[in-house]
Amino acid sequence: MTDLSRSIEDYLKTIYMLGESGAPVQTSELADALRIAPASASGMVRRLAELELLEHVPYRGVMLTDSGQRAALRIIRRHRILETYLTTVLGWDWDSVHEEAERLEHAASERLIARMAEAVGDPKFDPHGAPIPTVDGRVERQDLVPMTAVGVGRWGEFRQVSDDDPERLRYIASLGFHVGTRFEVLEAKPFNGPVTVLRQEREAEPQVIGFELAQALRCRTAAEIA
Amino acid sequence: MTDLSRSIEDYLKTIYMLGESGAPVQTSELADALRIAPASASGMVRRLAELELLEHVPYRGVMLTDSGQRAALRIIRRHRILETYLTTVLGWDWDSVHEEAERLEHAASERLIARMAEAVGDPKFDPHGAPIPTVDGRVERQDLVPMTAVGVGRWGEFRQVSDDDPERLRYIASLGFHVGTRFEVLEAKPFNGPVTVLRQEREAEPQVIGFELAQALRCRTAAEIA
DNA sequence: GTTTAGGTTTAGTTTACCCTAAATTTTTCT
DNA sequence: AGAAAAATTTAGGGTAAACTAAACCTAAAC
Repeated sequence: MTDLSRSIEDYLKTIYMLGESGAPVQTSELADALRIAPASASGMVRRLAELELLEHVPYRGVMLTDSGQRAALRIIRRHRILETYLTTVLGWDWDSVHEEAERLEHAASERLIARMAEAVGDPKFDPHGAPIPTVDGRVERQDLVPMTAVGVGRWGEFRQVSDDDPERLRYIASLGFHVGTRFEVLEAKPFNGPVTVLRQEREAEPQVIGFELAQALRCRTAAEIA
Repeated sequence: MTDLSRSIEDYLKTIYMLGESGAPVQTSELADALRIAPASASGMVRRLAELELLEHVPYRGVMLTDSGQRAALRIIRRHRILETYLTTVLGWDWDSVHEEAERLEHAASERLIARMAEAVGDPKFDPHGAPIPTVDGRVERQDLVPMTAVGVGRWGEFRQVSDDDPERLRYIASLGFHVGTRFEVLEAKPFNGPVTVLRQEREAEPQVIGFELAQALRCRTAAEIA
């Protein structure tokens, strides 16, 4: 198992994350996510298929092979351990760790990651609530729904949000929301309107959250919590 | 000041270290140190000269410009801060940190390095005794001599050794030598023979150190210590 | 069932960085 | 000084990974 280039690692990681829903990943999705031209993605896909890291059905999409998935999960584990370490040990905010982890994930040795994981107590989730794959590639599955799907009058617990938009993360934190924050949905305006929620905290005031943002906030519902 | 590639960073760092004695650095030295063919070094030197990171006198050698030197010192600072952090905070041995730092030095952000430096208390020296350049590129100068030059009957203090040979580092540690260890030179065999030293520690026994190794151990002499 | 729009692939370039082999310059030796 | 040896550079080539432009599929629309 020879070392993979930084580019290849990025492709595999991205393909894994785009394909989590189970559907094959299209070239254009991949190109979008990696911010490269579709033709470039096409070329790399051919290489990755030759390396048997993925299977490619031309004009349809790609799916990772077992070995491709293992590689992808290794990178994702690194990324999330790094994020956790940076926040827990070095005191960084959750909005700034992604960028650093993006670069370090390719440079850090297996050993450093192991040592950092140990230092933060082998957590199951990163600072944004994303599950950290184990060394042998197991990923905790969670049943989460967008905040918009919790339902008026019900309550939920904010569990996860994507790590890649610092501004959004800062805004979420400024609302007093952190992984684990519980809330009740007071109102949801129709036609993809904003959601009004009340955090389950003393002296919390109702807050209005736009539909798009609310959709990005992945939550456990009351039923799941019970 | 646009970002430099990993290769360029390695060239600059290496040129700086080879040129510390003040002499221009020859293409072949550079090629040797970087483990590439001389022709490759020649080509890169042309590029670096175009970028005004160094000055090149064909068939003679190169010297870093101010901007090249600044860049080199930035990398060296990163490397040494990383080494210090890995030993101090993560408990790594001094023989294994070099390799990790070699890769991380190119990936770590200015900010991460600053934070790590802070975490280890802004030290002036790395675990091998090498001075850590400051953020603004100042380097502590030390007057050190090889252990072979301390002189029989005199004593000295082991202060620095190159960081890049894990086996040698492990052996030095196994002799009970660490940065700061004081010793007396009991004997030095002629014709580059071994040196016999006695560590200034209770119950220390005389130790015989081969000439080549003794030459790699950079020390302060008694005069300097006083 | 064509046509057309959109997504995908192929073809041909470019840049970075390495290589070997050949040519050239410098240094050393007689 | 002239020849041999050593170091350096130039020439030409390879691979990785990006690009643009053109060709090619697929699917939806008329």
